[in-house]
Amino acid sequence: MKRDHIIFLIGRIHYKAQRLLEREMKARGIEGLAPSHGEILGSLIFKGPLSMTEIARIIDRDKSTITALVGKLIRLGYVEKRTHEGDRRMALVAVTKKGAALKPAFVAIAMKLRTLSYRDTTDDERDELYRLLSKINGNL
Amino acid sequence: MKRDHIIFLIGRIHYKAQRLLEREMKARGIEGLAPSHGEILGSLIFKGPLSMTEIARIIDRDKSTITALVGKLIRLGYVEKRTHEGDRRMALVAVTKKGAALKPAFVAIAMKLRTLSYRDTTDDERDELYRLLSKINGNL
DNA sequence: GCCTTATAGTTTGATATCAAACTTTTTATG
DNA sequence: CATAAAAAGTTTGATATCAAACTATAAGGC
Repeated sequence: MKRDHIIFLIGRIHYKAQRLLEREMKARGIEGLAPSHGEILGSLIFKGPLSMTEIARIIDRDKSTITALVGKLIRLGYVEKRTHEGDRRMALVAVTKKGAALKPAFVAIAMKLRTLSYRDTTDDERDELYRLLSKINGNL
Repeated sequence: MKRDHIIFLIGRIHYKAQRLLEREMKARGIEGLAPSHGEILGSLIFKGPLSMTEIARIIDRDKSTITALVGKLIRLGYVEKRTHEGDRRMALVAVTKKGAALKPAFVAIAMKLRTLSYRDTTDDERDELYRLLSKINGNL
């Protein structure tokens, strides 16, 4: 079989998913944001306030990148940043009301991506795919 | 937005694979190149001369991005660009001797990535993973 | 043969991203 | 304690990337 190109396949899927996320956000009036901003907003909406380092770990970017991304989200009014009480090195980032209001849109977009990508697959196949991808992820 | 969605997993795998490629290229003296440059070089080495548009399609980037990437590869002496005879709009990009000399390194890196990511998986699992990912890719 | 449309590629401007150097605060160690 | 090491963020500089506007060539319709 042609299993040589799995990483290549993964690259293409990743790229397409990112494009879809951008389109869907735009279609819901969440304009001017890259998928990375969406990942941050989604993390904050569903997990609550996070430090810069935690965000960096979750979305897998350099912390200096997070500085820039969160800066933009602050300028747009979606999130706010406060100094952590107890450890003044840390900054805690949390969604504002405007940011929290995006939750339904994020749920809808996640659902759409999920439905679309999983079209014509059985539950067993989904489980197996997830299991195998987890293994690959652990191997790297 | 469930963070254990496969698209999220795929994003992480993609990211890790890119990092690994960068490290491995660097370790073999192919310095100052991003994975995208590696993708272009690999395509040219294994498929032969390609036009800018073909490269853009293969590595899934905007054509203006290809202009910049190929420009760097030219500056570094790995590839050269000629006007296509017959259709003077097109440019044909081909590896130089210096570029062709990278073939063994690319083969080794591809092998390493493959071996590492597929560790502890059976042939059947690999086939199944490839089949499922192809389906997802088609769905998007 | 023209003129319109399509195609190949580049240029320009903006943004995401990383890495390295740096600042500030906290923790560890002798 | 005092000082060194670690950790959290930011700044700076470089590069990859995209989108839109542009140039140049080719193809098609009348």
